[in-house]
Amino acid sequence: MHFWPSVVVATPAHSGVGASLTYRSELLLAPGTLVRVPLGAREVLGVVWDCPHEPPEGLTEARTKAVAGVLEGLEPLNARWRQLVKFAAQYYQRGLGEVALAALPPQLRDLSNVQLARRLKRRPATGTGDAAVCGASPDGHDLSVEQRLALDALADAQAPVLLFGATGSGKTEVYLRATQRVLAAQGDAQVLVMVPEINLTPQLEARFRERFEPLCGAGAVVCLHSGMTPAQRLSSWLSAHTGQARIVLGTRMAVLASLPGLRLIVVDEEHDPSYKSQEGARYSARDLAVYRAKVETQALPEGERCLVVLGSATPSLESWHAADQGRYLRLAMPARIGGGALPRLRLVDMNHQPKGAVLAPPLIDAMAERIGRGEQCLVLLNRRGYAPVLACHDCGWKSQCAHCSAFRVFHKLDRTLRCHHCGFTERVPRACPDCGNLDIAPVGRGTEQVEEQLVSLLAEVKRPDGAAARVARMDADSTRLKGSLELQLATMHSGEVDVLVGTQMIAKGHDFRRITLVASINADSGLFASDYRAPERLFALLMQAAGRAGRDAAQSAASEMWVQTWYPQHPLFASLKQHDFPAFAMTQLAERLSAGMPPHGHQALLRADARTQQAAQAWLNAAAQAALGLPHVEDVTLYPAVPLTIQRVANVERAQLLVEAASRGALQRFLAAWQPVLLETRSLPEARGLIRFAVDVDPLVI
DNA sequence: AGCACGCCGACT
DNA sequence: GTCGGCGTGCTC
Repeated sequence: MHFWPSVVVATPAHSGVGASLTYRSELLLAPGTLVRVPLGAREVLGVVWDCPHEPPEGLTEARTKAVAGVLEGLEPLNARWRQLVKFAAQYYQRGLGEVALAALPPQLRDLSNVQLARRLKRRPATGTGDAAVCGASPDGHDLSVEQRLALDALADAQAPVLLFGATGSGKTEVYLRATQRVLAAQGDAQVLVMVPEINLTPQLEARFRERFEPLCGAGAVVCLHSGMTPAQRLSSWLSAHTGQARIVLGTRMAVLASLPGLRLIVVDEEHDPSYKSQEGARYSARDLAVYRAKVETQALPEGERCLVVLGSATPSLESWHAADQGRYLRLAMPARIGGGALPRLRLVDMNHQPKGAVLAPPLIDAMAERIGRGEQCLVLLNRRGYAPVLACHDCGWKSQCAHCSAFRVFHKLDRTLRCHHCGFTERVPRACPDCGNLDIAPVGRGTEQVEEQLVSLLAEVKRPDGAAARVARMDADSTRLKGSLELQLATMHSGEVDVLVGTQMIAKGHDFRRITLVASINADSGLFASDYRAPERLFALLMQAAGRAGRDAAQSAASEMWVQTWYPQHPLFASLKQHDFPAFAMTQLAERLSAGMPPHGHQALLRADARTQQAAQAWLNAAAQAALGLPHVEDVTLYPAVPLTIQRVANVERAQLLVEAASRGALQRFLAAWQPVLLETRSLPEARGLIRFAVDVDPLVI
């Protein structure tokens, strides 16, 4: 007697292997069981999807291999998890196995049953029913009126909740209380909390541990993100899967963790583009969170549900629109805790500043005054390095990357030219490589240069204790080494540093108490970018940055957000000045409506990487040609292939083709029909030179 | 994706 | 004469 389990393994959709492979087994294997199976010359991890008594048509015993082994002691992945994975694979046009296996910790693959047993023994068995109920349900003590109202509304919410809370309005406390209520109600309930960046997990982890470890015991809070070691990830994943972990904090990958008791999902800073994966299966963790909550709720008894909360001070227009339509429940918390005001917006018209000034004199004066009072300043600039380009004034040579269609950035500190796309790094040449002229100079500015300028401009400025003002820089370069981020944050918190210069990483989440002035010095790039989402991102960035200032209510009245711009009359700034996100969202949504752009229309991209730009475009256009006879093609618009903004990276030419549809369903139906055709197109003569292709559904950048 | 098999250049 | 380059092709 044999069974014929169909198993999903980590083969990408374009590999030509169907959704699952059929093996033989002596045992009936429950769907969701983790198995080791032979695949070609190796043995891989797989997930049982189905286990029929009869082999599928056309498969004989000779053409199948036997399952090599079962990962013992692990509960099968449940039906809700499998449905989530299936949906994600379908919606984002990827292989089932690729999505399923990407959701599992890589170390699970090369763990023997003995090793696995040892790992599992260190934690209590699942389903014993003795999981601690985490304290009593919280009362509304110590909460603001808005927080209490939001929590009450959460308790009854039947739809996804959009928590529209100003920076400093106490969203985190709402998450904590909502978590506490869910955990208190059920001994096996679990909560998933997502943040956009790894950097933001430590401080959130600290708050959750402080609150819940006394109630639920050590090991109740675990993290799940790509910055962890393989062993840590395995440990966290097992904790989540066995139910021992009650709270999982993580980045977008955490949305696919196995959480058998899931009752609440929080997506903090839900507007953040980091939630959209940019390689592999390009899923949106925010959208999957909404879907996951729905699936979990459907499996629960009548009257119970898994709640999803999307929190932001500047929600994505997609979520805002969903709330406008009543699909999401919008809860607003406009006031800052302690009654503090949001900082006043100060626009600096760069047309009226000295020619060539990087930092306007009034801004420098304002910063000096703050430093003199013992307050801190934050200066935001979205460019790492000293200058984005190095150029020869004589012959026009520029620091072009040899492998990419981009300039290498001049890093003065280590005297290198670095390509931020492929990593190609060289020492700065002494003279122009083309004409030998010694007069090569930086063009434009980055964080290193602004730091340097601030040091000299503030050289005479004294702090209240008589010491000289201190400037520091924080960006991906200064925080590369392990622990240096924490170190830099600590010097900022202790007040050692008076002015912090950095990229957008300093605008996100960090709770600096003594900052009273925030300045953005090159905001204009977001005003006129060809990317239609640029204004949305700029508004979010500036609001978020402004939120860093005046978190101490006593100082908030005097706190300011300075923006240097050549276009002070731009309507975006009018909304920003009023801190009026709803007004901004309304105008943006109206513009999107008239252009049929998301969220009013739906998009997908077909991307191609090839040896030459011509090959990439030729294949894309052939793919569009091949789509013409397909069903549902009349419901979509296919645009001609175009090169990406940065068309060559690491000697690979990139092009893409936009697909638009009026509805999500129409787009999905067409893409499903197109997928097999795309695979066939690979063998066409037009596919010569094609390296790989991928479909990006709901792309963020087009 | 891996990992094989397969056919052409510089090394022991 | 072999080691190895990475171009096609398959994985139940």
